[in-house]
Amino acid sequence: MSVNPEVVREVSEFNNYYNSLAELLNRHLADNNLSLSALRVLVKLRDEEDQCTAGKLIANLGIDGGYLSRILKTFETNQLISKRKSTMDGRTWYLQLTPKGRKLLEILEEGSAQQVSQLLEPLGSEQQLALAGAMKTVRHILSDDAKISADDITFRRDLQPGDAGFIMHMHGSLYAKEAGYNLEYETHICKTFYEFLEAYNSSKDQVFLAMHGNQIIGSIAVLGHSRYATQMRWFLVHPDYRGLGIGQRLLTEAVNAAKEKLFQKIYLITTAQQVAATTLFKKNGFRKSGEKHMPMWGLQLTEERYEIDLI
Amino acid sequence: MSVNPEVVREVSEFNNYYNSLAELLNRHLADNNLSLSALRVLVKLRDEEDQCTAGKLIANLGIDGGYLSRILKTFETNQLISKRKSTMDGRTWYLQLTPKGRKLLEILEEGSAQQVSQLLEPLGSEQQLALAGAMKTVRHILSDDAKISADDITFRRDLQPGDAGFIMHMHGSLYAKEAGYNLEYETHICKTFYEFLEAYNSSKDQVFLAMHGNQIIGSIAVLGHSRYATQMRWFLVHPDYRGLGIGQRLLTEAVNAAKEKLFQKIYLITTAQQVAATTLFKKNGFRKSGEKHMPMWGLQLTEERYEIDLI
DNA sequence: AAATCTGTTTGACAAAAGCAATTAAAAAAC
DNA sequence: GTTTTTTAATTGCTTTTGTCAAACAGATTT
Repeated sequence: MSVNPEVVREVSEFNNYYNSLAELLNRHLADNNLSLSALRVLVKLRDEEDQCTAGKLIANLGIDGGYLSRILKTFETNQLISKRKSTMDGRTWYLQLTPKGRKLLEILEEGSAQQVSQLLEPLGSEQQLALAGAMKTVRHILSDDAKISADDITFRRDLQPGDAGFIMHMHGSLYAKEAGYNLEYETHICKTFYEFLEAYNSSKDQVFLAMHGNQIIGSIAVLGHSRYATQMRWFLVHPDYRGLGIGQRLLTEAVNAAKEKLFQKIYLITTAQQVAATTLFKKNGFRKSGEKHMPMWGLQLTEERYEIDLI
Repeated sequence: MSVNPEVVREVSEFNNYYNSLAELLNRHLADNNLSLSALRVLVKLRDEEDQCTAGKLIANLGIDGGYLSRILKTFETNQLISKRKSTMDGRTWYLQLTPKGRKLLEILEEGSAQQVSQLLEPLGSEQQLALAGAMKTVRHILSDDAKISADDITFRRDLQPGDAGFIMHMHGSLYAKEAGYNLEYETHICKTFYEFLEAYNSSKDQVFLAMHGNQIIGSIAVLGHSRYATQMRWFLVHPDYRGLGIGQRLLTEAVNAAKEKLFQKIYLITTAQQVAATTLFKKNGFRKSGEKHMPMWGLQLTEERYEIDLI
C-alpha cells in the first residue's frame, strides 16, 4: 500500500510529541528502581499466558540478550520471578511472575494511573472520552492484538438527538463505498427516517444501537407499520466491527422486541447483494417472500423481501 | 475535573503500548549517535524562533542542566550549533542551529519518515487517515500549542453520500447539547434534508463543507427556492473548531455562490438564541425581517428571519 | 563592597544498554 | 557414534545516558 506523506508527517510529529510526554508518564518508574525495559519484561511476563522463555522476550521486546539476562537475574534475586528448567531443552528456563512480582506490577500500575490522572485532571469529561477513543483507535489500527472484543461493545435502546443523522450517515457512506450506491440511497434513508421520526411511538417502534464508547457502530430497528406486522430497518454494522457477533445480537434484540410488542410477523426489504445480511436472516428463520429486479440507486439490483412469523 | 477511571486505564495501556512502538520508531537515532534527549534539544532549537538559551531548554524539556551542558558541548564541537554571548547577561549564551545542524535534523527526520512509512505500509489508505486523525486528536487534546489552525481546515463543495446524514447528526446532537433542543429538531432537519435531496439541483443549490481531514466540521448551504430568492440552511461549525474564522468563511462562500447563481436575495430562519450566528449575519449585511415567539423543539424560542439583498 | 541569587559548567558516579566472547545443551553432519 | 554446527543463555567489558552535588562566574540585592 502506498503511504500518504501527510500521514507520515503527522505520525512523526506525534512521535516527537509523545516522546516528551512519555518522559512524564514514566517518571514513577524511577521510584521503584526499574528501567523501562525492565517494566516491559515484567508486563510481558504477566501477559504471556503460555510459558515464557528468555528467547521469547528477546524476540518480542527486541532487547539485548545480555541485558535481559541481567534484568532477569535481579528479578530473581528480588523474588519477582521464578525459573523452571524445561524438560524439553536443558538450556531454556520457563519464567513466571511470583505473587510478589504481580504485586509490584500492580503497584507500578497504580503509580502510572496517578501520573495519568494528573494529566487528565485539567480536561473536561468529553475531552477525556475523546482522548481515550483516539488512543484506542491508534492502538487498534497499529496493533493486531488490540483487536476490539465484543466486551467493548455496549447496546443502547433509546434514540437520542443525533442518532438518526449518524445512522443515516453510516448507511449513506458505507453503502456508497461497499456497494457503489449513489446519493439516491441516502435520500431514501432520509425519507425513511423522516417518516419514522414524525410518527415515533415507543410502544410500537424500537431502535437498537451498538456502541463503541460514545460512537454508534451498528444499528437496527423494528417499526410497527400495522397492528400485525412490523418492518425491520437500518440493519447495519460498521465494517471495522464485523465478525464480533454484533449483527446477530442486534437481530436477536430486534426480533425479541417485536415479539414483546406482540407483533405477528416481521418483514424487511433488502437486496440480494447483501449476502452477509440475508444469510443471517435465513439462519434466524426468515424466509424470502418476494424479489424484484429493478434499477435502484444507480445500479441494477435485486430487491428482496424477507419475513418471519412470530407466532 | 474528576477523572474517568476507564479513561485512565486506556491512557495507561496506550502508554504501555506506545513505549514498545517508540523503541521501533526511534531506532534510527542510534545510527546518528544521538540520544532521544539530544534529538529533543535539536528540534527545540529549530522550533524556538527567538533566541534560545540553555536555561530555556532546561525548563522546556525538563532535562538535567549538567547533562544538557554536555550535549550542547558535543553539538558545538560537531558544529551543529553556534553560541553567541548575550549582551544583557554575560552568563548566558544564545544558541542556534548551524546549517550543518539543520541538515542533520533533516536527515534524521528523513530516517524517521522511513521508519514511519514502514509502519504504515501494511495499512489501507483510510486506516492511514484515521490514524493520523486520531493522533492529531490526542495531541490536540493534551497539548495547548498543538491547536488546530485554520490551515488544517479544507473546504469541499460537493455533496457525497453520507454527508447529509452527518450534517444532520451534527445538528441533532450539538443543538441538543448546547441549546437543549429535543428530537423534534432533528426531525425538522431530517425533513429539510429530505426535501433538499429529492430535488437537488446543482444549478440552484450549493452545499459547502468545512473539513478537518476526512471529518466534516462545518456546513452551510444555499437552496434556490424560487427564481429570485435562495434560502440559507444548515449553518454550523463544530464547537471544537470555533474561533478560527470557519463560520465567516462558510458564510462568504455561501453568499458568493448565491450571487454567482444570480439570486437577488438570500433569506434564512434562525432563532434569537443563536447569538454567535446572528451577530455574524448582521456583520455580513443581513437584516432581521421578522420574528415570532413560539414553542419549538421542546422550548419557548424566538424564531427570527434574516435576509440580504444581493443586487 | 559583601552577600545572595542565577545561568551554566565541571567532576564523580550510577544506571542503562550494547557488543563480544563464553558456556552448555541440542541438532545436524559426517 | 563421534564431530561439527547451531542455539539459548550467561558473563565480562565497554559505551552511553543520565543524575547529583559542587564549583564558577556574572547579575542582583543588601
